Amino acid sequence: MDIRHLEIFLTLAELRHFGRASQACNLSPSALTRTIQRLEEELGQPLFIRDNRRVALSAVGERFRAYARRTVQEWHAMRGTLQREGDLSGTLSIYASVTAVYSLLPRLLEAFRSAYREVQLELRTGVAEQAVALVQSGEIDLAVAALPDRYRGQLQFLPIINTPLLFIAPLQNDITDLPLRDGTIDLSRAPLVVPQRGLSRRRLDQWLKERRITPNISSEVSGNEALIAMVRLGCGIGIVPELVLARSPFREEVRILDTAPDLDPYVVGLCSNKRNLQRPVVQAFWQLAVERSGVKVDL
Amino acid sequence: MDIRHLEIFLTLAELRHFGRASQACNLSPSALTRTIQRLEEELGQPLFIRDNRRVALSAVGERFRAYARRTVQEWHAMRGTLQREGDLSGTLSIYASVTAVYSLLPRLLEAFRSAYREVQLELRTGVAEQAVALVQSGEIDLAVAALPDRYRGQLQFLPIINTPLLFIAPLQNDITDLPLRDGTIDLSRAPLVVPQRGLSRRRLDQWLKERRITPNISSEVSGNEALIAMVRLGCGIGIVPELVLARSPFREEVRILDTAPDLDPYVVGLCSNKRNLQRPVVQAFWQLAVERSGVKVDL
DNA sequence: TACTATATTGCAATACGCGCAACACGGAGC
DNA sequence: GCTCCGTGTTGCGCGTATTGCAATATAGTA
Repeated sequence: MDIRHLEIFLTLAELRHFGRASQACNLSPSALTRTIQRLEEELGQPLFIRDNRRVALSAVGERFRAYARRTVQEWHAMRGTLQREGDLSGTLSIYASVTAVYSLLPRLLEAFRSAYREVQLELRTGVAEQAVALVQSGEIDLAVAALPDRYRGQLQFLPIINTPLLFIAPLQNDITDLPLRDGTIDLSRAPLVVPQRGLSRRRLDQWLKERRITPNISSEVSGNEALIAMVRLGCGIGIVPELVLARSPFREEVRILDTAPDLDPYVVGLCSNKRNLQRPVVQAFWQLAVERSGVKVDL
Repeated sequence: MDIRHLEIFLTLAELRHFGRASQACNLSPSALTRTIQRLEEELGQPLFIRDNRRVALSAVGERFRAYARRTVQEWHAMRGTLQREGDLSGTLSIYASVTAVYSLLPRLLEAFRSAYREVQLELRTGVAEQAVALVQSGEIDLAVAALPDRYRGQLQFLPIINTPLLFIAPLQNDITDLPLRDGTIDLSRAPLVVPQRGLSRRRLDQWLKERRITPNISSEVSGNEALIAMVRLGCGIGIVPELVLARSPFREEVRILDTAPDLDPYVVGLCSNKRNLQRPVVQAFWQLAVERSGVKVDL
């Protein structure tokens, strides 16, 4: 029996709904079903009465719930005590883009640093695409990354800030007369500068696909900063998160298009894997980020 | 965190020795090391101070030990209560040789039956070699089987009875003049009836290998009962656990050799896999067997 | 009767824990 | 001082367990 199983059980006992509980636990419904089945097998008693429509705690389940609550609570209390006692120490490695280091992280890092003086921080910057892979491999503990539309499995995400995806164009006049269709730019004709991959690329691709538009891609770049540079040079219009544009030295040398399609905002957050999140140092940082979510960003 | 981990931790805290603790937990030393490492990682604090020579609990470890003891105890208490409450029910399948059914099992089955009336027992007999495979596949819950010299992984064994491995010979005169060497029968010359496989075969093979003896195998059989029959017919001398011989209708028609090599005794016990042992019905039977180990056998 | 909502199961992919064997490190014996 | 032994740890391949996805089963509902 695992504490995690108890937490899952408690969630289901609370929500009385496999679908919603599985979402709440970041699990697939099948995984949840099976976790409960295993628990019931281990106890030799059904914990829930479920008739495909309603799910209710059995008498045994009710008693087990009391036990589970107590046990989970004690476990967390114990962890807390031990940590405070020995005071957190160790190393915490964080990976982020340059933009993130300047905008999102400063406040968080300061707060963390002052709370846990003993922890040695290791901050790495690099391209955004790497982030998830590095977290997944366990090479680093935390990364600042864009939230994928769906995430499951090893990875855990914590949204921190929402920033809209902006369409930008060069200041020059030559492509100022952008072709319009239905009030927005006609992306089948306007020359586009797009990232090779990444979330904004996927958002764009999906938007285009839904409308069966074949885009006129003038160049593909890697990295938001590179994209801005290309747009500034007049290669075409591009998409970039507001946050990145705000920090760019070229921000005055491109213009934001208001006649552009609406893409879902870009959500930036903390990313870790479940394994590393077990580590108290990592968890401490995560917790801190949770408390400060909606954190003030330095633009 | 898993209850199992706590139990492992407690064992190590008790024994203060990775090697011995790993044996006690039926784990390899490396697995034990890693379990502890994971625990320490999860807590962010070292639990043991270990300097390659001594292993001692750290201050944190000491506190954690108290917590672990309490938690493990509570878990087992909870399981017990829930089961008694709903009273054990379900099916328990047991696999055993015919011999075992007549000798080892009767007492155990009676005791179990009277304690847990609701449980439907399913008893299957068959050849000993099958036992382990069936348990491993989960097709049956428990088997009576010979303890392998080393067991690891999924399987769990509970020794119940020790019975010596006897060398037996036919009554007839023709091979009465067994060739001796160093006071024991010269197995390189005496005709042997051996099982095709199984523990006694491995014991014999190892004994021979250690002494670089090439045996004179006159026939290979499958099943102890078959072996006795073959020996009785005069095919050669054979090895058989005393327990089996005692129950054989031919027991008066073969003779036990005292001028035979000494093989380690044959240990018969209960066998299950860890997964099934989670099931309360199985565990109940197991527990009962533990309490009665050294059980009286009906010969 | 068809349709929707929801839990469960088959199956393939994955991750995780395990054992084995090699290694690291410190003490003991010569 | 060097080797050998005892003991804990690490690298690595393997097997099992757990997961997610898609298909299925089963009510309740229009």
